Amino acid sequence: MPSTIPVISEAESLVMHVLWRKAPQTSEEIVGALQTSSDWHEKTIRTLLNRLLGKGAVRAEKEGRRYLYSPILSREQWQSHESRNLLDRVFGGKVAPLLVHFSRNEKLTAKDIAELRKLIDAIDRKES
Amino acid sequence: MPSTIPVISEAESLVMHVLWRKAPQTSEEIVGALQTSSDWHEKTIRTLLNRLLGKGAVRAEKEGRRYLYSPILSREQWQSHESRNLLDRVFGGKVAPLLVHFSRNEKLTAKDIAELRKLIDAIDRKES
DNA sequence: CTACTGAGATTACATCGGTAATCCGTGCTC
DNA sequence: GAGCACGGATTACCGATGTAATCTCAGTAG
Repeated sequence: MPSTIPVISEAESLVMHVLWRKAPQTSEEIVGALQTSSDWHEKTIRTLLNRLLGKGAVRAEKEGRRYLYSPILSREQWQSHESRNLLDRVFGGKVAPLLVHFSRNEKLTAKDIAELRKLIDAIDRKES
Repeated sequence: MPSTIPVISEAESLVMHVLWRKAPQTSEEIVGALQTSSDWHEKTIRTLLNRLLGKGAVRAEKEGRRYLYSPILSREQWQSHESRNLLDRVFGGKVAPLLVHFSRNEKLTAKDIAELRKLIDAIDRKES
């Protein structure tokens, strides 16, 4: 857990996704994964990986003459951070308008709704 | 309603907020409002206003020798846009994880919860 | 008429992010 | 041993963004 959450750019986040799915990985694997899902040049991917290292979002351990890369920043931390950010920037920090927005504008599946209802009940019970 | 939603930077969004609260306004009013809530230089604020004009996010009508500025992009459009963005970038486009995240990690007031419950019921009824 | 002022237009400049290309060092290939 | 290949490090370049300063021109004050 990094004490300060580093800022991850959008391109960088795609690299993180690869590492969140599986870690550690060599740069070669990472490059491979991203080349099938994007049209980035190998050099580009290495640059992103390096920037992530610099930011402390990933860690590299020497394995022989190569490095093995692993995420330091977890996906959950990142999601939390980004969500907080949206909440503050766009909804003035208030949760309700955001939830209302999503409920209104995004089609929720029955499953989503059930899930949500369960959550609310849980919170509700805990709170009283 | 602009057909293409312009990208609003964070600094620019603060200018938009001033206009969303009240419009139209002269640049002087806008500058005044932002100088009390930020430490931006007047020049900075005018630059931002100009960039917003260039992006088509605000409109300026001549009033005598001055302009009166109004938003073209609505707050709701912008919120929608930014939310969609977060959803896609961070939660893989799926609403449920996002809602779960917010429900878990953000303290919801009783009012929030009530509001949410109402919404869910409404959606639920509509859907069946 | 003349100089000054204030709003808007233009220009500036550093940093970040997207997207690479180049450089460097060390094993592998003959 | 001489050169090549490959991973990693360094450097590059452009547009966007944050943050202004300068330029211009039309009124206003004398």
